Amino acid sequence: MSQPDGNDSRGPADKRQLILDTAIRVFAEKGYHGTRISDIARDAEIAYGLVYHYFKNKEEILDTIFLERWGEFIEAVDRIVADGRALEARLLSIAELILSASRERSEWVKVLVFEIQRTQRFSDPGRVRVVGQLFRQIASMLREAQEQGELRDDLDADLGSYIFIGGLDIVVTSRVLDLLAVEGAGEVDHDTIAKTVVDLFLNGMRRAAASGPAAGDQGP
Amino acid sequence: MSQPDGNDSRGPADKRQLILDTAIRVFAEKGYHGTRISDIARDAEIAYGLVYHYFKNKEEILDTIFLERWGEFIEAVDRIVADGRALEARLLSIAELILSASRERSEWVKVLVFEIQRTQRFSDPGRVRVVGQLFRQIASMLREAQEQGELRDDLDADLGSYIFIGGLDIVVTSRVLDLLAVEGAGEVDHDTIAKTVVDLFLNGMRRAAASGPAAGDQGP
Amino acid sequence: MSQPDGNDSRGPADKRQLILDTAIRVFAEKGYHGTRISDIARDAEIAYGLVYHYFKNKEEILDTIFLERWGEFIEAVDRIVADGRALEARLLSIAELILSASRERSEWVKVLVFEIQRTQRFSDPGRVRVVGQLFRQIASMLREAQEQGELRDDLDADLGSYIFIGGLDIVVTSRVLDLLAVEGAGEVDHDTIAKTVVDLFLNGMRRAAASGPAAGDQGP
Amino acid sequence: MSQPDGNDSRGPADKRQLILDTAIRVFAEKGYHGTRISDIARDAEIAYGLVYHYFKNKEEILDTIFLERWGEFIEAVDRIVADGRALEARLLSIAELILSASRERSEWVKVLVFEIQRTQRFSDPGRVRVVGQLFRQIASMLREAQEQGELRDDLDADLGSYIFIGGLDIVVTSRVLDLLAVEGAGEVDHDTIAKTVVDLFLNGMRRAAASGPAAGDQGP
DNA sequence: CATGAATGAGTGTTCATTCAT
DNA sequence: AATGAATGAACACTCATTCAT
Repeated sequence: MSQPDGNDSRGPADKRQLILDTAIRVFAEKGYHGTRISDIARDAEIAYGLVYHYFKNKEEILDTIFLERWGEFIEAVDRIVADGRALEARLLSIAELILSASRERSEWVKVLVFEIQRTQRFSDPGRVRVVGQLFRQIASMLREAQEQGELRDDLDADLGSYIFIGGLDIVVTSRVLDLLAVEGAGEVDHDTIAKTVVDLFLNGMRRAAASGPAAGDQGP
Repeated sequence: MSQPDGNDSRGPADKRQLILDTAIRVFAEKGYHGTRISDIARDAEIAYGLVYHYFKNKEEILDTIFLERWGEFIEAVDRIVADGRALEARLLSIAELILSASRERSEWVKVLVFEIQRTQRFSDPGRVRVVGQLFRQIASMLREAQEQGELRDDLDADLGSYIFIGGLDIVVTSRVLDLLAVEGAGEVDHDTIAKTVVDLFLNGMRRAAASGPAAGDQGP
Repeated sequence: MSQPDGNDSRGPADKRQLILDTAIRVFAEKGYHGTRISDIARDAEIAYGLVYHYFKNKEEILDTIFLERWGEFIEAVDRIVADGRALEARLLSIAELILSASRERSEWVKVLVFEIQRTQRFSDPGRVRVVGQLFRQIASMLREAQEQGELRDDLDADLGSYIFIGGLDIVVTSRVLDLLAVEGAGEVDHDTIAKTVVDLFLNGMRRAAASGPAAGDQGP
Repeated sequence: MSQPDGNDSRGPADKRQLILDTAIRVFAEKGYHGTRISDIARDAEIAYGLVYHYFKNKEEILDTIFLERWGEFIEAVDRIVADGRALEARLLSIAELILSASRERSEWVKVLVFEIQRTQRFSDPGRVRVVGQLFRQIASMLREAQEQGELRDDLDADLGSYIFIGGLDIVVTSRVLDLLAVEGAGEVDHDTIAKTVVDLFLNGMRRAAASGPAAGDQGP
């Protein structure tokens, strides 16, 4: 009753947050459809009906998780995009942000990756637009770099943003699915992955013909 | 027997296939959880119970779709990997295969993208392994190219395969989500996308420094 | 709370008991397999789903009826066995208990006789053991009487307990089946039956001959 | 195809009997409600639909089993009742018949004991009457013995028949339920059981008082 | 006779949501 | 704000029965 960080004894308004946190955990574990409201209530150690005091229905819980967490994420990306550093540094930061999110806050990433969009897939254009925001941020960053001659301008910036995010995304997904760990070398740490993705994105995989020591200084 | 493509009047053993085809369509439209067995039966114009004559339960329908369709897909990739052409040509073919599948057989790709793996997420290692097969094919192709000096060998081939597929995958997903169409230029045809992905993958996006006419001849 | 025996207006926790009472009635009437959960709900005038609030499934309702009612019964027999009276008096009491149960609480006896054990017949050794308890009670009472010279000790006490209970059991069953009423004399009251069973059990059916070498000529 | 006693290659009309025999086995194993027509068809190695050539429906299979087997049984009892031997010998024969049926043809006895009557319990007076036939046979035999002064006439013959059959019946049931085997002495052979039941029925369990060394010479 | 595909009504169970307290 | 009993629509799955061949 007095423990400051128990699930009990929170301030009255914290219950909402408690439900949200619990829901993320349970959704990550059982999936949205596999989660019953009672699961959330039991895990949060609150009464069944209380969930409905704070949320209209199950869907709204998912919506809220999505909006709040994705919003924080987009803001973080925004800060990176606008921080004035070189393109490569910013791409690297974004890659690291995405990958570290997948590790440190893996639970809501799972929920994001697996549950969001599926529920009412095409029915909520608002949600689709919010997701697209990430791509637009990257794309505009790329376009800017193209205009300054920093990047090839024969490749479409929008597509570029998709491919960049896509490369990261599948790494995240694979980790979630435990696909990546199959490699001989065991775990690959995510700093290395971030560097590789950005490197590959910027310098390509083809052996730099005659001159290109593009990634040479990075060594094996 | 007379109307070759009507749902009616098929040969007796075609019913199983009819159910499968219908299920793909309905799953694509409503999602796995949103689909009732009765939806499939009604759409296929067969009796409810017949579905259970051919499949143990709803899950088995999804499994079958996955196994059969993904199997065909993997075989097609296998043929490309082994066709003896240059790496770039093969990557291009694979990219085109993936992208065209997403257009021409978009329904089952939707089912693949949205429903598979997510249903019993981590519970079926067999399914995970089958999916991993695609990555292993690409990775071994890349590794071979690295050994022959065709590709940089300072980048991990496994990660490379993930990034390549990831770039394509998100494009596919985006199309399914109607995200890509948001661009000003409307639709981007998938040949261009395939070329861009492979180009970016092989040559990178960074403007070839001093000399780098890497993608120069491709110019707009 | 005001109408003490109406189905309505009970205290909140009585709902469980209400379901149980209703289930006994409906099972007795239609049999376990013939009873739908909706029948119970309708008869109890409660919502369908409430049944599942109190019981895991249909089978658990039957189990609960069995355990609770049979338990009460066994306790009553225990009290008689231990009450210190003469053997004959105790047997008579047990017979009367069994017979009166079949009349006054005929519904759950029907359920016991017809449904229990048969549902998952040999699968629940626990249930079998509980039923066996009745036989063991009687048998130990008989054995004790044999040791004290009150009963013949050339007859097996276990078998004796079976035969005693069996004689009563079939009378009960027959009444349930309305077999017994077929006699010319109409109904035989159960006091008479109890006396007859005990008499026959203790003294046999053979005319007590002059000196009673009744079974003497039967030799080994 | 040519094996004379395989399930295959029977004369065409034997199929009916094959279905019946199989049904007894499967009903005994899974119970009437737990048995699907397909179980019978698979076990009998015949086509699903063929069952419906020979029997109107599932119920009719059970009815047929009951009528045919019970009929044979009643005839056997009839022959014993009328064979002119002493009462005790006839009772012993009947007891042995019942007990050996429960051992040698235990499957249909199980079906009889557990399934018959339950299905449409009180709805078929015909079936009830056929079962009552056994009791009436015994009762008339007892009544005759009473009239000839062989048996006490202060006990009701009808009740006597119930008690006699009941004693045997519960032994049979107990064996089916594996209750009886719990005794220390392991299995009790059914000849002994038959003798004990008849002995108890005729002479009672009470130690023959003063004079009656009724069973005294029978010693342990 | 024989086959087994086809039918569809029936029902146990789940669970999101409401509501009285 | 908090509780958890109460509600009932929804749906997967079963299986006896029919029927075309």
